[in-house]
Parts: sequence; C-alpha cells; structure tokens
Amino acid sequence: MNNNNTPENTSEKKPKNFIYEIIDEDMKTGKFEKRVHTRFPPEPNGYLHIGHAASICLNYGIARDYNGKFNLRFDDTNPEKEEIEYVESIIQDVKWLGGDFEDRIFYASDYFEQMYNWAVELIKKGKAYVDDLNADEIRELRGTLTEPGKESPFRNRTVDQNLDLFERMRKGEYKNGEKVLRAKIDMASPNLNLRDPIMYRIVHAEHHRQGSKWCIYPTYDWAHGLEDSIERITHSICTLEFENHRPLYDWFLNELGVYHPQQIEFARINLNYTVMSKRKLLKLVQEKYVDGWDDPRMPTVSALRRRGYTPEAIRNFTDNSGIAKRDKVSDYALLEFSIREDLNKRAQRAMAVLHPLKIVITNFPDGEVEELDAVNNPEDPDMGTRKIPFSREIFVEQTDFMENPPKGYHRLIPGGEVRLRYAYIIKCEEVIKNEKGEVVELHCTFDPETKSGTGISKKKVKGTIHWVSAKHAVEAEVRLYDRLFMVEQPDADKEKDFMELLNPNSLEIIPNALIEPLLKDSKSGDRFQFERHGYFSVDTKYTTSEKLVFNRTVTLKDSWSKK
RNA sequence: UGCCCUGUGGUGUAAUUGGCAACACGUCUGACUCUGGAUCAGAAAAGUCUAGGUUCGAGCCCUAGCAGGGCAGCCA
Repeated sequence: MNNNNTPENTSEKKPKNFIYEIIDEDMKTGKFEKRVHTRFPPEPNGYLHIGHAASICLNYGIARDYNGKFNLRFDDTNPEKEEIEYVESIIQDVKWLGGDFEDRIFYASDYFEQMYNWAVELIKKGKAYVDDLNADEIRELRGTLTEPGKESPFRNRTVDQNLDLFERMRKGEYKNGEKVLRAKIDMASPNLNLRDPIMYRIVHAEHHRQGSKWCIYPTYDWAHGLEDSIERITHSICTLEFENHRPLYDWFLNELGVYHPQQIEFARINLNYTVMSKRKLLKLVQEKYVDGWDDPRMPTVSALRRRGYTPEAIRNFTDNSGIAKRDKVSDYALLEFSIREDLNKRAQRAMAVLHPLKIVITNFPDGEVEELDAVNNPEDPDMGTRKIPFSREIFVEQTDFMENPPKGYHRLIPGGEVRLRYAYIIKCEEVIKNEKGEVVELHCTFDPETKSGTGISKKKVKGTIHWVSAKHAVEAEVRLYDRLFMVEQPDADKEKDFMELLNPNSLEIIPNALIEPLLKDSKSGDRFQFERHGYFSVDTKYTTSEKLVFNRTVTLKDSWSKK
C-alpha cells in the first residue's frame, strides 16, 4: 500500500473509465478512509456468461488496482429459483477468471436474521407495515407511470399490530401471498420504486442453504443495499436498470442509519450473434438446442472455457470492450481477436487434415519413413521443435487441390507444384478419379533438393500446405463451431422469436479427422493451433481414452476465402 | 405521455475538464513470409443527434427539441 498522497498514480496510470474517476475522487476526499472494497453479487439461478465476466473483471480489477478487497457474495434471496449447482459453477468460473476473493465468499441468506431485525426497527419507527392486500390489489393501487398510486387500507396499522403480524409471518401462520411487509414511503412518488415497495414476501419453500428455517424472504430491493452495507463495500457497482432503485437503497440505509456504500451503475455488455439473458439461455438448454450450459456455442464462461478460451483472453476482451453508461453491443470479432492474439503466442502448432485427400508420392521409396523437423511455435523459439514422420502416402486437405482453380489460387493444381509444410515441394503428375468423376487420389513426385530447412530455395512456389503421413496419422473427432444465431441481434427482432433465428449450421462434427501422431497423447484442455485451420482444444466432456475430441476455438484469419 | 439515464467513424472506447476529434476491433491496399497465419507500412471511414445561445474559440457550458434505453414482479 502506498501511503503518500501522490501514490502509484504518479506512474501516469490513466483512468480506465468513469468509475475509476469516481474512485480517484473518493480517494482524494477520503470518503471511505481511502479504502476500496468491491464485490460480485450473483444470484445462483444460472450459469455465468460473458457479461458477468465483465463485471467480475471490473470489480476485481478495481480492488486490485487500489490495493483493496473483492468479495464474492451470493444473492440468494429467492429459494424458488436458486440451486446449489449454480453456486458451484459460479465459484469455479469466478476463480478461473482470476477473481480472487480469498476467503471472502458470502451468502445473503446468512444475513437474514440481521435483516429481520432491521425490518423490525423500521416497523418500530413507523416506516414499515404489514399489508393484507394480494398481488393484484397492490398492483392496482400502485398507480401507473403517469398517475400517482393510492394508499393501502392497511397502511396505518399501529406499530404493535405490525410487530405482531410480522412476527407471525415469520412463524409461518400465513400462506404464500397472504401478507407482505412494505416500506411506508410515498405512494405518489414519480419514482415507482418508492411507492411503498415490498420488503418481505411469504414463500414456503426449501432454501438451498437455509432449508426450511425461513418462510419469509427479503426482496432484492430491501436486501441488496443491506448486504453491501454489512460487508462494508465502498463501491457497489451494478448495471443500469438499478439506477432508479438507488434512491430506495439510500432511503433504507438512511432510515436505518447504517454504513452507506456508493452505488455506481454501468451498461452491461452485449455481444452480437448471441443472446445474453439467463431466461433465454436456460431455454436453449432445457429444450436441448444446445448440449448444456457449457455447450461451446454458448456465451457462458463455462462454454468459453470448454471451447478453449483462456481467462487472459476474456479479460482482454472485457477490458477492450470498455465501461460506460450507454447501451452497447460488442462485436463478436473483438472476442475472436482477443483469443487469437493470446493463443498465437502460446499455442503449440500441429498439422491436422480435416477432409483428407490421398496423395501417393511415386518417387518416394515404399516402406521408408523420414523424420522431419517442425517448429513448435514460430512466435516462441523456446517452445522448440518436434519430429514428424513423412512417407510415400500422405493425406492433404481436399480443398488444397483444385482441378480448375480460380485466379489467385495458389495451392495444388494438375501439373502444379506446392510445398508440403516442413517437407518437400511436390508436383501433381496425375489425378485419379472414380466412376462418378470425383477426384479420389493424386499421384505426385517430390523433389529431394527442396527439403525444408536446408536453405536451398532455388525453387519458389506460391503455396505451402499441411499434410499428415497416412500410416502414422491418428484419427480424432473434430468439432467446428459457428455463431449460434444467424443475425446480429437475435432478440431485437420484433417479428421473429429468437429461437427461429438459430443458425442450423452452428456445429459441424468431423468424426474422422487425421492428426499428426504427436497429438495422440494430448490431454483434456490442451490447446493447439492446427496450421492453416485455427486454434483447437481437447474437449473436456467427450474425450475418452479411446477417442480424442477437439473443439475449434476460433479460426485463423483467412484473407483468401473472403474473396 | 410521469420520472431516471444515454446520444462521438461500421463497432466499442477516448479527448489534458472550453483550444479545430484519438485509440482498438473491423474493412481495404502494399511489403514480407515455408501457416493465404503472424509481422510491418499505409488508406478509407465520424466533424461529435438537431436547432438556437454563451464565448475569440464548444464534442465538452446553457436552452429547446429529437432519438434510444430503463421503471407499473410478492424476480434480480
């Protein structure tokens, strides 16, 4: 920790966004004794997605940058929607993203007793009352956006009555929906949140941590600010839709006279070609349009992880997406850029043929095997080299040969030459076809003078293609993913339901791709660049000791196929 | 037609708090290259929602509009 007043900022740490500016100001004025304490407060009712990741990175990043603290807190105030499965996945995701909450993992439900006591305090102050109206009646009296509401006939019960009724609510004397506790504020407020909001509702349901201890549960509006207050959070960062609620949180905290955090709202991240709402993601999962929350096509953290994304890439993406108060839709290309940039520097290179075409090298001795040197990563010489076997029969990519090539094509053509990566230049001498006229095999000759790495390059060819040795190659399943939706903003379409806009070709499974032998022993989660294809990682769900399954994380940039 | 928030290249963010708009992604050229990758060089692309006003000077301030978003769950 830096103690003087011109701290680490002297190293001209530019304010990253408007939230940093606010905190810088608070540090200057000593608003929170120069303390910074943030938190990530998810409800455990679904898996985390890339938008949550942005919030985690923001909150954790702030704590780290100001030498402060960061809490993980489950906002588990609704037993009907929350599950332990979600709690576990969220903890895993936050840790994986690097959000270090140390031992500070909290649950709102652990504060229920304290919240109850505070509610009693408000009742005693005449600031809260038990209402017998049902949900419809309450909505009726709440008024509309343009008309003020009307007061409930139960609004002026005595303190003693309210105390008694509230206690009996807790004891379970009433059925769901029979009574609620409301704050007594102002039924005519232009801010609807202040029209006597509900603080407690009766829910006879099993809570994933509290069991049946409680049958009254605090609403988010009542609970959330208290949770932050209890944990002495300094800056309660949340999304825009809670801006209108801030006056309410302020009201509660002031009436109670307790510690008061500063809430700051920012716009959530949206990503194009996908949907982000938990409800919609849940629908995709439940109706089996995807293979679970971690299906690699999903925008969830667990899916991105399974697909091969690194935490670093996700952090870079959220950093580059920026934090502001206006609604935004981030470009999927930025996400792809962030993972390419990261994996380019660290991924082991390998060769894999997805759609094989056989080549016989007629002047290469039958039965002979030559071990060739291949670079593991041209971006990082420290990663060394490896040996790959070369022999008379090899496979190349079907798309790397064309009988009638368009202009600009510089791979193999009849009578043409091309370099085999890390091997020799070959020439296509003969095209073998089946009865249907389809090309099934090529006969080529190789030029022994052109071996890679010998420095002799008297011959120049325009193309270099990848290959695998027929008898050495290993079979593997490869899964190619494309965007989940066909349109940029699937939930913006007013005519069509987002389910109609799913991309039918978002998954292509290649059961028998051929990979170089080195990859045989790769393990779940290992990441590779298949040269000229893209980055791939070993699937953690379907890979078995018998069969390797690779997920394509992202393609390489391809300036040819666009033309 | 109430209250709150927001309007800067295709996308996202920035502009020393009033000094003629910058960065990243994307796009397009060209160079280089044994990955049509990477890298390097360059280009196109906004005059800052509109109209007034203050000022020597406005993306930043004022006024009025317009547009987009949020709010009428006993969800969060």
